[in-house]
Amino acid sequence: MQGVKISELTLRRLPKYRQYLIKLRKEGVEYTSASEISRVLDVHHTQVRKDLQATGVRGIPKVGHRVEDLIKGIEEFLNWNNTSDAFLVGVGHIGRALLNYEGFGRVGIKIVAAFDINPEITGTTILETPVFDLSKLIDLGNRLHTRVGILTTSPSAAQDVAVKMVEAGIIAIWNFTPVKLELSENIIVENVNIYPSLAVLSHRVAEYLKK
Amino acid sequence: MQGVKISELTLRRLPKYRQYLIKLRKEGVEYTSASEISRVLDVHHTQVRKDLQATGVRGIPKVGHRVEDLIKGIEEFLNWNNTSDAFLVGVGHIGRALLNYEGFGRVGIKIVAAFDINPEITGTTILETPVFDLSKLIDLGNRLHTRVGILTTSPSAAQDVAVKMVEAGIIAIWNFTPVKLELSENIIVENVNIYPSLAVLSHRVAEYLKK
DNA sequence: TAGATTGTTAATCGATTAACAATC
DNA sequence: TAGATTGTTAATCGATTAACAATC
Repeated sequence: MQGVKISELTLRRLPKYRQYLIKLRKEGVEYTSASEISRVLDVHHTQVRKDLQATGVRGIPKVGHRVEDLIKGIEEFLNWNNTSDAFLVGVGHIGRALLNYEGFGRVGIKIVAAFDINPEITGTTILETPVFDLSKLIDLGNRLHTRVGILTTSPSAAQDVAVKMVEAGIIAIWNFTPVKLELSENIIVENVNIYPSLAVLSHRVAEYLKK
Repeated sequence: MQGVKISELTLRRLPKYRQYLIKLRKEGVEYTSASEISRVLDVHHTQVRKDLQATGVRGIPKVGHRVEDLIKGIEEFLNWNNTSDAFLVGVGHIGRALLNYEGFGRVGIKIVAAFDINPEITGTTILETPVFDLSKLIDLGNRLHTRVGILTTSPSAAQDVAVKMVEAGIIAIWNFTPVKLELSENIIVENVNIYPSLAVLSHRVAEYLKK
């Protein structure tokens, strides 16, 4: 893996393998093979091998991979075994959905504080996470050295809040708003958007209806 | 466009162009060019041209494209100008977030009914959308000829509900659960998942911290 | 041993980018 | 006219798939 650039497409496929492997583990299966993963998930077997190799795991010819090692290998590669503290800004419906999601611990994310401007929400707690007024963001960020920001505000507030996040010391923003953030080059921005997926769905439905 | 296969990557980029064009329209801009879109959105200008051509719109050399025509062209191509009635099953946090989203009308989706099994929720209305008991799904689907299903249940219920959706006459499922649905080949399934995006984010953060 | 698997190298395929002619 | 743009064809690049040697 040293020096070899990991393609984003490979990174995006890894969680899918992990999910299937976790299902196998739950069923008590100890070993599996790239060929089997390939069959079940409809991914070409050579691609499964290449993707897994990117994470640095090694299999045993004729035997396959230990499920446990494979899960660990993927999680270590994605750094999901280390917890990153995160701030969430914007306690609307999406923000609330994320705050109530209990699975983040297993993927290396811990939301340590949420922020909003609505006085009816600030001061409350959502599933152990305290909600502060937005004005506390910069101070708290600098004190806690939080590096990840989850942006779930309204589109109109997104850019301003993103700038504040950066001032608070955040280096990576998981952006759930449809806004293209304009920030310094070295800030990591990862956008989550439902429209690309809807475009594919709509187009396929339209084709289906045409026939 | 006839006979030319549209790549999924092109489909997924179209909403991005549309969003920028809508911003231009709001600002009163009448004309734009592939070159300008390219600059602003950081997409290669040839790629913008190819993507737009896939939708069938034609520009005017030296002038560019009428913003209004471009928006219309993209929306017609994606069939977002026609409304598809949709059912939503699973009124948890994500389901609620989607039910409260007011922008679906503009992208061809109308959620006409929601379903859940929790008696505290069934019988209520969320932003005009009535919530029924899940047992009503098949009957209502057959009466209303609803074709799109939005799946926002718990993972454990996902497969069963998906099967019920198909029995109710649904041909396309927008799947917000992490479950790989096993359905007949001709059912359109489009998965929305935050993990691929988180994998990219985590990996980049890990690389950043290493330096 | 034969079969099943890994892992690597080569070939193919498709998407992106470059080059350029056409034009209002 | 010169410049800016569209739209097309060719070249490049990168991702996927095929072929195959190595091995427990």
